[in-house]
Amino acid sequence: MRIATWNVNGLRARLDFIKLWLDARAPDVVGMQEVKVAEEEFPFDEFRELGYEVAIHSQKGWNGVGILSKHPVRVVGKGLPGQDEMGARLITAELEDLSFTTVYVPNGKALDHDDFPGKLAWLDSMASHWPSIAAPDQQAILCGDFNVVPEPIDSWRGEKADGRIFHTTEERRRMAALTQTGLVDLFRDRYPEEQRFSWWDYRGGAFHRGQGLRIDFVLGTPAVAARVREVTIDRDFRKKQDGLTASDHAPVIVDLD
DNA sequence: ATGTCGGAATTATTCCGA
Repeated sequence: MRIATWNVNGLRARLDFIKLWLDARAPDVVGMQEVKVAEEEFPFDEFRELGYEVAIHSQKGWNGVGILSKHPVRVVGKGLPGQDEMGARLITAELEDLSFTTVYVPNGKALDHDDFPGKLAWLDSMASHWPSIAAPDQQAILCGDFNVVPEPIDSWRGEKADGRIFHTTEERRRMAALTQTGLVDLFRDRYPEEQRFSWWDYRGGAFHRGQGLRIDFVLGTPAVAARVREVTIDRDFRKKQDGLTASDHAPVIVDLD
């Protein structure tokens, strides 16, 4: 079973690019973030024609998450308690025996911006709500764009970025709280020493300069971690394809036995 | 190089968010 997470940065603008990627990688399940499209304008048929069921929690213009699945999906949750004003950022579905949640964590904008404490509160809500989404002994996945760099190795600036937004102790402590509920960062578990990024700023030639961050994760319960065959950050699809512009995030792919 | 994108508001340009 091939699972992926991908911040597509605008599903309508990315549609042809996404189709190229689906054709090339043939994932079974994809968690998408920043679809940026109202639910009534979502191109469901484009994906159904490719054999994917679609589940979304979205809104006009900004944010929005969705799940593509070749297996039947049952939506069991959208959003976090008390966090609706932060936008459409979480959806949970059940696929056969797997609980699959994808999230788009608030960016926070800047340390002195009102959105930063909102980001921390959202992460607190995520961690406290997670046990009601999935039990520790269950097959469950929590994937998405977390907008947090967990460790210095996950930033192109290394320790020099400590304390900047995405790299603060407050954000890192909350990511750690999430993994301490029993979730495993599947990439880091498989590759303890590798520096691999999942996001590069569009500006300043950051991609070609190697100036990236690893902020997109597939977290899994131990029952899922035991099934991992491979974890790949699909860097090729951060590049232009057939003249089509890429998202600023690369997909992260996990192959399970 | 504060250097690029996507989308909204509003009508080809400016603003916002990332």
